[in-house]
Amino acid sequence: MSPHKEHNPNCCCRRIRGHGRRMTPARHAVLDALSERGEHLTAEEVFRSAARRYPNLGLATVYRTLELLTELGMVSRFDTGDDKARYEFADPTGAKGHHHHLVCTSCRKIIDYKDFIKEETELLRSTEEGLSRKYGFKINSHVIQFYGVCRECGG
Amino acid sequence: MSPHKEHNPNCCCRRIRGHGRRMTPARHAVLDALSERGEHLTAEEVFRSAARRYPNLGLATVYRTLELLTELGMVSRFDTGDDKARYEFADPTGAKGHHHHLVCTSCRKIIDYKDFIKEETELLRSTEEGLSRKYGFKINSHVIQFYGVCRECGG
DNA sequence: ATATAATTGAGAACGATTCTCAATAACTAT
DNA sequence: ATAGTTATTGAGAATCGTTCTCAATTATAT
Repeated sequence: MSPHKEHNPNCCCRRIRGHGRRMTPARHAVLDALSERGEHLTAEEVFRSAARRYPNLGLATVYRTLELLTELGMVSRFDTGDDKARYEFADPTGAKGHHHHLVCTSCRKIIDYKDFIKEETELLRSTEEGLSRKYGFKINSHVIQFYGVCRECGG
Repeated sequence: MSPHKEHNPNCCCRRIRGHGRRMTPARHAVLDALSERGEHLTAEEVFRSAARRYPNLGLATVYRTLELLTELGMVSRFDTGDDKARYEFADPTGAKGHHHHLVCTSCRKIIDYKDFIKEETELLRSTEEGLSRKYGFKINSHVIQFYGVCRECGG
């Protein structure tokens, strides 16, 4: 009944409550949907999935919940060029791990790229550090996306 | 009268015509605006700037032109999380050079980051190559963005 | 100069997202 | 447990960036 537990056992609720917010069935349904359905989901997809469990759910609530989770750093939101925001759990240390995206500009397919090797990770880390120093920026997250044409589309 | 010349002398028009498209004052105005106003412009900003020179210009034409230029690879389009597409010349070899963006999630300021050193460039290149091989993806472009809080906003 | 097809401007239409508001329900202090 | 306070909700309207429609215009090849 709580498949999102696997993501951060009893952490989601706690983190939500910790900010003076309340835990509700609607939010639970959204968390479940995010957990079950995997990566790069649109709000609409989250809504359809979550509404199966909690039919009374409204689309606006899904948007509100996704916004809240994003603010709390539990979810990351990104664009892939098709004018729909995408959401997924932001769990760099979780089962899914930190990853980036390959976007096919032809069929819009998104492939998760998790093969960053040690040097790459290290480079990113030091780059972020350098940017931080040079521009006085406190960097919280980054987005790396590759655009191209996938095998099936003739890449 | 043709400030965008500096970007790729007599290249823009040629490239547009080369695809069976026509060179028009409206498109010229958009090219000029992109050239004058610099990086990460919204369609609205391009419109306002271009309309100063060519008052008859319509917003839809700006969108159409930006779409065309993007298709031709002359302009790159990207998002920074505020639900407005941004456009700028895509001239990795030009004066401005290839760069990435630092986005302040507080004041929405965008800082261009052009300090990729040789190793970084090399790493990106080999990463793209590896992705290409592994997934059969033909990679055409990539987006790297860092999100955080700028100095002025308390970074 | 002419013909042909691309391009245009204006406004309507679209779609993702946000807002409004009265009703509901989670949490807190009792 | 209970009641009170206040966040949250669902539904639909509203917003706003972007795209579409269409008749009029105009760049280009001949």
